[in-house]
Parts: sequence; structure tokens; C-alpha cells
Amino acid sequence: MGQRIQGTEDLYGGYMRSWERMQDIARHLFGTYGFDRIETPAIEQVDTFVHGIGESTDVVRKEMFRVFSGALMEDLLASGSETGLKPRQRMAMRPEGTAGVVRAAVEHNFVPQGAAPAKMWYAEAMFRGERPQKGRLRQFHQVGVEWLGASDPAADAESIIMLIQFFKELGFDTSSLKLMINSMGDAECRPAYREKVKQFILDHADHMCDDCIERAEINPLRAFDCKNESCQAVMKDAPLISDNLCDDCRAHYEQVKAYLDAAGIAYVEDPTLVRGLDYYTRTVFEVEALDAGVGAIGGGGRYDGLMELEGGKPTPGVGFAVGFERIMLALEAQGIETDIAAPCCVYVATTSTEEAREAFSVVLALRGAGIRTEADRTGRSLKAQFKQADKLGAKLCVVLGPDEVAARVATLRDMTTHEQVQVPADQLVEEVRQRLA
RNA sequence: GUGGGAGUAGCUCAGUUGGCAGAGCGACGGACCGUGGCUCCGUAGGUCGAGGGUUCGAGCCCCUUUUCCCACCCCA
Repeated sequence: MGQRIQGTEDLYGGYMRSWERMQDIARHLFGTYGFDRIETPAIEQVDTFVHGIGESTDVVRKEMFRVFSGALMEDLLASGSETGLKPRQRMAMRPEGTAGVVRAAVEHNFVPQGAAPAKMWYAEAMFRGERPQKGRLRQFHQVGVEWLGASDPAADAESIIMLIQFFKELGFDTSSLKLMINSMGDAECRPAYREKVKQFILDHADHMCDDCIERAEINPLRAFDCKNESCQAVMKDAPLISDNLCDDCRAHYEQVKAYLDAAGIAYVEDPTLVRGLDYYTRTVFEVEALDAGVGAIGGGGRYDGLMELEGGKPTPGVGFAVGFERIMLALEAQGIETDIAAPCCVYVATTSTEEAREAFSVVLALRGAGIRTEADRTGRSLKAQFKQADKLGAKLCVVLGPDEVAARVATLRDMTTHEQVQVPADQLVEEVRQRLA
């Protein structure tokens, strides 16, 4: 028997309906904010991710699934090196959504000079080659938005407000969510700050763990996240980005906060909040579900340099992504049902095979009217059919027996009230429609 | 990639020192033969994750492998 790959999942039943529901909420909510859906390929050139996400990030260095055709793989194994490969032959499964959307925006020139911003959302599977864990899969699902061409701090604020509203509509009590924000600076001020932190770590190297000393070279800001107690103690006194922002970044950040205050959005400023992807500039934010134990359930920020990194014209951008599986875990931790039941249906029951043809056309007529209708196709007794109807959550049950067929009526039973009425056959569909409304 | 725990019926799990494969729930059927949920009774359902080894005999011991869970790393 074939086996599922570790860290992947089959989506079906109530869980699948949850994923569809999340997409429905996204489509409706993001739609009111002017976003349209986009779908980009699951595989892209490695360079698309390397340029955008950053060569030094773990996501690119260790977690990308590389893709090769069978023929190419044979060549690779024979030559033992991929140095001769053309860029188009170096492919990877997308580990996140932003790089691909921005690549598409460059390719199709979504934001021509002077044009209105491009606003897109997506709901797709992402792939990362890491060991599965709670709230962490190798193929997982994200809903995200990308807003390209808007530099105004209002865009940052609107994105955050939309994100919080999204969580509300999914069923979260907002008091159980923690929104953290920070500014990471830009090309103007971040390099100098980064250097400062690096120097700080090296100055205190004797009290820092090996990982952090390595981080100093690759991504010093990550040292703020280290769980080692000694490192945390040292990093408490490290220089903060909030004290090192250039004037423009500071002004931008202040305005974002002012907009959030005006909208009544509660947030916590965390000057050590650093996102793991290199493309972020200025505003970054993250949402955590308290007591869920799954880490961040959503996060994002501004990425004003990304379009250029992907080969486009300088174009500001802001966006976020949320993780479907983690959100489900967080909702469950709050006691919210994520196994969504199938919609109520009408069940058509018959007492004997004599009425089968009559019942068959009734079923088709109900479905023709757009009503979810079920009927027994396994030859069960009437009693068993009712049992089945009950289990399916049917609101109504149509009974067709010899009496009904002879009298050209149908018996209609309301499964909740037990009320039972006879309805003329030609009025059945209309009657059912009204009772379901 | 590193470390720990687990995998037995559809689900949750028992299974003694190595000696006939179990329970609860669920499913299905009946009591009520044209009416569901409650109750009672009954029936079916198993490559014991997979492969190999030790043994007269393995769910149990040994090896390999795979998946899941948890932690590290990192992140949604």
C-alpha cells in the first residue's frame, strides 16, 4: 500500500469545509477592501525565492523542496553537480506566497508607472522541507494578500485592520489574540543598525550560545529570538531598532500606529520583532493566539525593496499571510468547532421498489431546484432510511409509498418538529423550498 | 538535519512472564415488518504500520524501515 509523505495531509470532510470556509471569508472580506484573487504556480525558479526571501534565510538554505525532472535528475546524478544548469532548470516548490506574486507582478507589469496599486489575495499550498511538528507541516496552506504600489502608512494600517477583521470573522475572540508590531527600518537605517547588533553580540560573545554567534554573521537580529536564558539576558541590553530608525521610517511608523489607534486596534509594540524573511522593510507585524502553543498564526509587513529584487521597477508593497492549519489548531484550543458539518439536506425515502421510479424523479426535481437531496441507493428499510436521514442532518424527509403515489401526493416530514403533512406531488418542490428557507 | 515517545477494529485504547485477538464508542440489523434521535438485544468488522530475525510458538523480544506526536532549529 502506498503511504503518505510525512508532514502532508489529506483535506476532506469537515476539515475541507473549514478550508473552503476560510477561502469564502477571504474572498468576501478582502473583496470589500478591493483585492482580487491570484493563483501563481506551485513551482518557480529557485532564483525567484533566493532573490526575494534572501539567500541566508533558513527557508531558502534548508527548507525549499527542489524540483528536477527525471531526465535532469539522471544527468545530475551522473555529473554530480548542478553548476551547468540553466536558471529555468533550477526549480523549487514555493515555500511562501509573496515571492511568486511579486514575480508575477513584474512579469505582467501589474503596477505600471503612475498606475493605481495592484491588490491581490491568494489561498494556496506552500511547501517546506522540515520535520513536521505541532502546527508545522511540509505541505501546508496559507491565505495571504499582497498590496503593490502603495507607500502610504495607511496601507500598512489597513492591511493590519483587515487581518484582524479576518480573524474575527473566522470566530476568534480578539481578546485572545496578540498583535505585535514593529518597524525594521529600511535601506537607509537598517544596515547600520544590523551592524550595531552584530558588534554587540561579538562584544558579548562569551555569554552567548554558539548559534547566536553564528547568527551575528548571518542574521544578527534573530538573536533576539534565542531561547537560551543567557542570550536573552544579554540581548535585553542590545541596541533597539526603535532607537535607530531614520527620520522617514520613524515618521512612517508613527503614522501607522496613529491609524491603528484611530481604528481602535489593540497592539503591542515589540522592538525585537523580526520576521524571518529578508524582504521586509519598515512595518512588520505578527499575530499570536494566546495559549494555542502554535506560534504565530499570521504575519506580514512592508517590503518596499522586493519588486526591484525580483527585477521590476522600484515599487512599494505590503502584505501578510496566515496559516490555515495553525488557525484551526488555535480555534480548537479555544473550543471552537472546526469540523464543519455538511449542509442540511432533504432525504427522499421509499417503502418499496414499486415507488422507485417516482422517487427517482422527485430526487432529480429537488436537485434541479438547487436543493441538496439524498436518497437510499443500498436497499435499506424505511426505518434505516430515516436513521440515515437523521445522521445526514436532513431537515426534511419526503416519504413516497404506495398510498402517496396512488393519491399523487408526497408525505413531508419535518425532522426537527416531527410535523408531517401531505403535499400534492406537483407542489412538492415549491413546498420544500419554502420550508428550507 | 538532531533527540525523545508512539503505531492493535471506523474512533479512543486495554492486552499479564512470549501461549486461542479484547473493551467502550461508532457502524449495521432487530425489538417497533410505513417513520429517525432514547432504551434493550444481536451481528459484522483485524495483513496487531511494513519487512526481516530469535523461538515449538511473537501484538509482546531483537534488527531494519515508515508514519504520527513532542522538542531543538526555524517559521504560517
